[in-house]
Amino acid sequence: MTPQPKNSAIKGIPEPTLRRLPNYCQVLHRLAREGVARVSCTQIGNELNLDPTQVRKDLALAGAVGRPKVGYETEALFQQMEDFLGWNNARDAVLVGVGSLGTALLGYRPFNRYGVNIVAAFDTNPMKQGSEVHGIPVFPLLKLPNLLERMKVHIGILTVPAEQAQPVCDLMIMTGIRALWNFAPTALTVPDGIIVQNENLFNSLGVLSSKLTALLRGEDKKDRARQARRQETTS
Amino acid sequence: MTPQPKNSAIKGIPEPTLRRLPNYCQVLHRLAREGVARVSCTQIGNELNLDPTQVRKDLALAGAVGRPKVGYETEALFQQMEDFLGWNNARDAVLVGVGSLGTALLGYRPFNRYGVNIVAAFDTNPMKQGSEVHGIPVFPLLKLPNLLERMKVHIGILTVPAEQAQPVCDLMIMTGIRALWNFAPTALTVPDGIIVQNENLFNSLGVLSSKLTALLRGEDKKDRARQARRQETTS
DNA sequence: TAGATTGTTAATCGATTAACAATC
DNA sequence: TAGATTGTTAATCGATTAACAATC
Repeated sequence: MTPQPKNSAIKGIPEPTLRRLPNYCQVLHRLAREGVARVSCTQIGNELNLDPTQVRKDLALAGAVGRPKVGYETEALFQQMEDFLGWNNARDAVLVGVGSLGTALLGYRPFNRYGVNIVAAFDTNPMKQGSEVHGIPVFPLLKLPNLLERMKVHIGILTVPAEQAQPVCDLMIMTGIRALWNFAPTALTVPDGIIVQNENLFNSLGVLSSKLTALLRGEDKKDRARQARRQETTS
Repeated sequence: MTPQPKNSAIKGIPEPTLRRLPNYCQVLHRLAREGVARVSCTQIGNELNLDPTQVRKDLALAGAVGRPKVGYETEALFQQMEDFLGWNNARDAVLVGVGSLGTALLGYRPFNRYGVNIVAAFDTNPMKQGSEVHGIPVFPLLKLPNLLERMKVHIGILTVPAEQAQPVCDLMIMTGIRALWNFAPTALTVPDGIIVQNENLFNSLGVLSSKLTALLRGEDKKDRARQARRQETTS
C-alpha cells in the first residue's frame, strides 16, 4: 500500500543519533525544570556543541514535530524522547558477575531513571551468593533460568571475565534475555534479533593512549630539535 | 620540502581505527602465545568479524608493514601495535572521585597492561582521605596540585558527579594533566591540545534502550494484530 | 510584516568496501 | 610457477553539513 515504508522504525535510525538522544533528554529535562516552555534546535545545539541541523534531524527521527518560528514545547519534547527511549518506565534487568565492576554498577542508582532496573545479580562464587549488594540479592548462577522463568526480564548485564562471557551470554539468551549490555572485553556471538551493546573500556583506552603517545612523542621530538639547535649555536 | 606531510601522525588516523587497535593487540597477543609465527589480515579479520581490507588498512595506518603472500610476523606486529598505543610501558595516572565507580576502577588490575598505572586517588570526602583503596592511597583533592608538581602524571581519570566534573577538570589541566578519561555524564570544555575521552554509560543505554523498546513494541503490535485476526475468524 | 525556525532536499565529507596490480 | 597476500587506488556507502522553501 504505502510506497515508502516509513514505519520500518529503528532499523533506519543511525546509531550515532541513538547515542545522542540521552544528551537531548538531559538538556530538555534541565530546561523544563528551569521553566523554559519552548526550545529551538539552535539552543539545544549550543548546549551540547552540536550543529543545529543535526539536532533537528535527530529529533525528527525520534518522531518529534516542531512549529516553524516557534520551536518545540520543552516538556512535550522531553516526554517524547523519554518515551522513544523507553525510559519512562524502567525495564527489569539482571546482572551476572559481581566483581568490582559489577558491584559498582549494582550501586549506581541513576540507572533507574535511565530505563534499567536491576532486580537480581548472579555469581558462581559461593562466597557472594545469598548476600545482598547495595540492596540487590545475589544468587548462584544456576538459579538464573529459574528466576527468569518467573519474571519477564529482557535486559542482561554482563560483568564477568572474558572467558565466561560467551557461555553466560548463551545461557541468558536461552532463558529469554533480549538485550545484552556487555562489559566483558570480548565479542559475543548471538542469534539474529538479540541486541548487544558492547562497553569495552580497552577500546576507549586505545584512543586515549594513542593520542597521548603521539602528543608526547611529538613534543619530545620538538624538544630534541630545539636542543640540537642550541648545541649548534653554542658550538 | 616534502610534498605530502606524511608524518602528521595521529591527526590523520580515523578514530574508529584507533578504537580497533586494542582488539588487534588482544588477538595478536593470543596468537603469539599459541606459537603462531605469522598471521594474515584474513585470519585477524575472521577472529574479530572485520573485513580483511579494513584490518590491513588499520595496521598500515599504525605503521605495520607486511610481506605479500607471507603476511605479518605475529610477535613483531604485536610489539608494534603496543608501541604505537604506548602500552609497552604504562603511564602514570591519577583518579578523582572515589565513589562506587571510582573504587571499581581502582581495583581493576588489567589497566596496568593497557597503558594506565593509577598512582593516586583523590576525594573531597574526609571519610575517604588517608585510606587506601585496593592498595592505592586516597588524598584530599587539595593535595592534587602538590602531588602532580612532583610527579609527571599525564592522565587524569574523572569519576566525580556531573556537577564537579568541570571544576575538577580545570584543576587537573592547570596542574599538567594532558589527557582526561571522563566518566562523568557531562561534556567538558578544555583548551586546545588536551585530549578528552568520554565514557558516558547513558549514551550507550540510549542505543540499548531504544532498540529494545522498538523491538518489544514491534512484537506487541504483531501480537495485537494476531489477536485481532483471531477475533475476526471466531466471530 | 519581517525574521526566525522548521522540514526537507542536495552537497560534502569521511569511513568502509571493492578492485587490482605488485610480489614473495 | 601458481596462488595467496600485501599495498594502494577507486567505488560505495552512510552520516554530517549546507541550502532553501514553507510557515508561524
